[in-house]
Order: sequence, then C-alpha cells, then structure tokens
Amino acid sequence: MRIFCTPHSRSAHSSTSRQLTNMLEFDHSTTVGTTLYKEVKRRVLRALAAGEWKPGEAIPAEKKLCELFSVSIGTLRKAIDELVAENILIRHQGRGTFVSMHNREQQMFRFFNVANHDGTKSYPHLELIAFAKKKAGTLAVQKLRQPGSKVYEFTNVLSLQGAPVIVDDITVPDLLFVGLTEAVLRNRPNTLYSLYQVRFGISIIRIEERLRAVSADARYADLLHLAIGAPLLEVRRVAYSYDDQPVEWRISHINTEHHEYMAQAAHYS
Amino acid sequence: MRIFCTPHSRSAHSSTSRQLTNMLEFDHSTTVGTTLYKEVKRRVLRALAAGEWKPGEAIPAEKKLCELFSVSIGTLRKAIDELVAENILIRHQGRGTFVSMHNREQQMFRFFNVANHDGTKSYPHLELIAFAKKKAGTLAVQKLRQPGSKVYEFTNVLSLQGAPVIVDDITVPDLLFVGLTEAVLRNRPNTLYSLYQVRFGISIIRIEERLRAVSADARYADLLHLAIGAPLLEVRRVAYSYDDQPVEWRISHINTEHHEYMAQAAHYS
DNA sequence: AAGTGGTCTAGACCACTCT
DNA sequence: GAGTGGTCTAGACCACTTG
Repeated sequence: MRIFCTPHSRSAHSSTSRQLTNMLEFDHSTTVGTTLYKEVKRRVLRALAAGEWKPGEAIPAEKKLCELFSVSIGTLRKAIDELVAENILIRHQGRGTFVSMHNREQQMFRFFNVANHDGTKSYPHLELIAFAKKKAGTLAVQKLRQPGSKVYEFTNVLSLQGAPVIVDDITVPDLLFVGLTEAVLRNRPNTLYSLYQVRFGISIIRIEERLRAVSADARYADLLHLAIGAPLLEVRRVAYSYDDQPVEWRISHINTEHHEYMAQAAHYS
Repeated sequence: MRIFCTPHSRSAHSSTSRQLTNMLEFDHSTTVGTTLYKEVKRRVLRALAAGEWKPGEAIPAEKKLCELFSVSIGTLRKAIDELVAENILIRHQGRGTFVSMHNREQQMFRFFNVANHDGTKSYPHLELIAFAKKKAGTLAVQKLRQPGSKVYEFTNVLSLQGAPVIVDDITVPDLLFVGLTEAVLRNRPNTLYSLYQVRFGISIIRIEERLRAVSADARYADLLHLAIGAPLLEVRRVAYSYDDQPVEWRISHINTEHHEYMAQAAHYS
C-alpha cells in the first residue's frame, strides 16, 4: 500500500520540512498557512538572500532540487514558476535556471519608465552632482524603516539627447552600503541597480512609485534649464529587495516636455 | 503498451485539436508554435470573446473541461492558471471557476490609480459635463485603430472629499458602443468599465498609460478650481479588451496637490 | 454526500544546449 | 550523448462549498 504525503496536514508536513533544515536556519515565524511548494519557494528565496547562489549563476538542476527538497518535479516546478514570474530567476531551456541579474541590456530599462513621445527609450547620460553622508531625515527614516541610522545621499542628473531631463535625489542606508564613495558611484560601468547588486549584494526586486505634478523651484529650474514654475513630474520611489526590505528611497523630478512616464496595468491591482 | 500523446509533433497534435472544432471555428492562422495548454487557453479565450460564458457565470468544472478538450487535468490547469493570472477568470475553491466581472467592490479600484497621500483610496463622486457624437479626430483614430469611423466623446469630472480632482476626457468608437446616450452614462450604478461590460459586452483587460506634467489651461483651471498655470498630472490612457483590441482612449487631468498617482513595477518590464 | 478547485506524485517524452 | 528545462499524463488525496 502506498503512503501519501499529506501536504495540508501540519504534522506530516513539518516532518518533511525538517529534512531541509541543514540548508539554512529554520524559521518558524514565517511558517503559517503554508503548502509544500510555498515552503520550497521560501527556501530558495532564503538561499538567494543568504548569497548561497549568486546573481548570474545557475542554481542546481530541477532534478537535483527535487532530491534536495524531497519533492516531486511538479511541486518543485510550481515553486520555481512563481520565482520566474517574479523575475527573480530566469530559465533557459537546455542550459539551466539562473539567478536574475540587473546589468544585462534587457534588464537595463526594467525600472526606467521614462520614454520619448513615440514610446522608444534611450540610454541616459549621467552626471553625479552631489554626494554626502548624513543623519537620516524623518522622511527617509520612515521610508527605509531604519530609525536613527545614517544614510548616503546623492544626486544624479540624467540627460537624454544631450539635454538634462531628470534629477534623481537618492537616499540609501549606510549600513547596507558599507564603503560607498563618490568614486564608486562615478566609476560604475552599468546601471545603479547593477552596482547595488555586484558591489553590495543587494538585488532590487520591486519598486513602488507615487507620482505628482509640481512646479519647478529654483534648484530644479537651474538643473533642468527651465523657467521657475515650469511643470515637473515628481516621482517618489521606494525600492525593495528580497524580503520586501526597503533599500533605496529616491525622489525624481522629470521634465516631461519631450518625454513621458510609461505605466501599465493588467494583472491584479 | 501505452501510446503517448506527442504534444510537440504537429501531426499528432492537430489530430487532438480537431476533436475540439465543434466548439468554435477552427482558426489555423493563430496555430503557430503552439503547445497543448496554449491551445486550450486560446479555445477558452475564444469562447469568452464569443460570449459563450458570460461575466459572472461559472465555466464548466475542470474535469468537464478535461473531457471537452481531451487533455489531462495538469494541462487544463496550466491553461486556466494563466487566465487566472491575467485576471480573466477567477477561481473559488469548492464553488467553481468564474468569468471575471468589473462591477465588484474589489475590482472597483483596479484601474483607478489615484490615492490620498497616505495611500488610501476613496470613492470618487462623478459628474458628466459633456457628451457628443462626432467624427473621430486623428489622435483618436490612431489610438483606437478605427479609421474613418465616428466616436462618442464625453467628459467626467471626479470629486474626492467634495473637491473636483480629476477631469476625464473619454473617447470610444460608436461601432462598439451602439446605443450609448447621455442618460445611459448618468444612470449607471457602478463603474464605467462595468457599464462597458454589462451593457456593451466589452471587458477591459489591460490599460496602457503615459504620464506628463502640464500647466492648467483656462478650461482645467475652471473645472478644477485652480489658477491658470497650476501644475497638473496628464494621463493618456488606451484601454484594451480581450484580443488586445483598443476600445477606449482617454485623457485625464489630475490635481495632485492632495492626491497621488500610484504605480508599481515588479514583474517583467 | 456530492461536487468543486488545490496540491502533489512519479514518471514519460520532447526540445534545446553544450561538449 | 549527456544534461537541462518544457510539456504532458493519470490519478491520488485534500480543503472547501453547497445541498
């Protein structure tokens, strides 16, 4: 007679879970209302957050993971499916499954929503115009959930087709970005988020943005070569890493005279 | 000896497909690079577009669909999975799988991205201030891909907490909205998109929006009780139905002094 | 109790990639 | 050819809903 695994029963399930403990610390706090494939997903995420598999590297083959987690191929694939859908892993048929990187051409524009009026996107030219380490302001503390800590604050001006279009005022917690300097920011070869990943091991998974229309004050008018009072698109962004941990807070001001912010909505709210 | 279905071989596959032809016309034009579950998904979509199963109704049980399409439960579920992920179907454990509706409370805010500064959303009060049938302008023709046709144009003013905040200038093709009148727009009980669905059989599946900051002209200043030149968020939206067919083109102007436009990005660009 | 969707299994064969 | 992910099967048991 066959003995079936009873995935919805906590007792039978936790015994399965225990076998996986050697991989990473077992954390009971997040083990509520779980199913086998969710549990597998959580393990993979934890391994990623711990740097067990690094961006660009392949993770073990599906069959290997089935043995490692003691689940069937169907269950394993359902877990991986979700991670692929969330852009955390990338599958290449015949090659393997890889941890997503941010420095690839195609990923370049993932979180860069500014386009020309015809919908095409161009590479921005970038200039760092300010850099400082200071105590976090109340707004930054709130957004980054890092009370009482210090932060790095720096400002980039992005130009498209030779004209300045965007001013980014960026704040990151110093505890996560140990060793960040002006030189590091100037010498990076790729995008800012690829620098975060390669240099500091921080992967940006998700962003939330709030948009408003404002009038240019003296500073923005100067930086963007506009008249004071000209309409600007203000974008306030919080960028999140694997555990929904906020790691960057930025305010962008965009001259939308010749460019647009592109948004889409299809899947759930 | 067992005979396996060879899903990737066209000859074996098309014989399977033929069995389904009684349901709807077989269309060879879209049968390229297909897999079994994609084919099943396409059949379901076609049935939905044909009105075979209507919004709010349950579609046949998974086991029934397995027999109908002659596929296994795993394949059937993979097809339905994608339709659920795209918000076209909704599954309720123990009850059935239903065609998505737009008039439910929870769906109310799906395409309504304007929120208070604290992130909460409120029901807008709505006033119809203009309605006309006219020849489509060049911009509307381009966005709606309906050359030479007539359109309905109407304008709504949306108020939040008693103050006017948004002006929506909306254009829809008359061929799809036969019988649209001012009275129909005034007497609708739910959202505009639920009216589209219930009254005209048009389901909005996806929207694309482009955002800019502009200065209020005399019309918007008047409607939104602002000074001329005040910064406004301009949102240009195209709304799409099942076959990626554009069915609505609207330009919104939003006073973001006390409200924000919320955007998110996580899944693929 | 009957019917529905949700999860899981164990294994098959296919298409693709790399060596 | 060996190894990878991609698709598909046939059936099991579970949790939930409704009569």
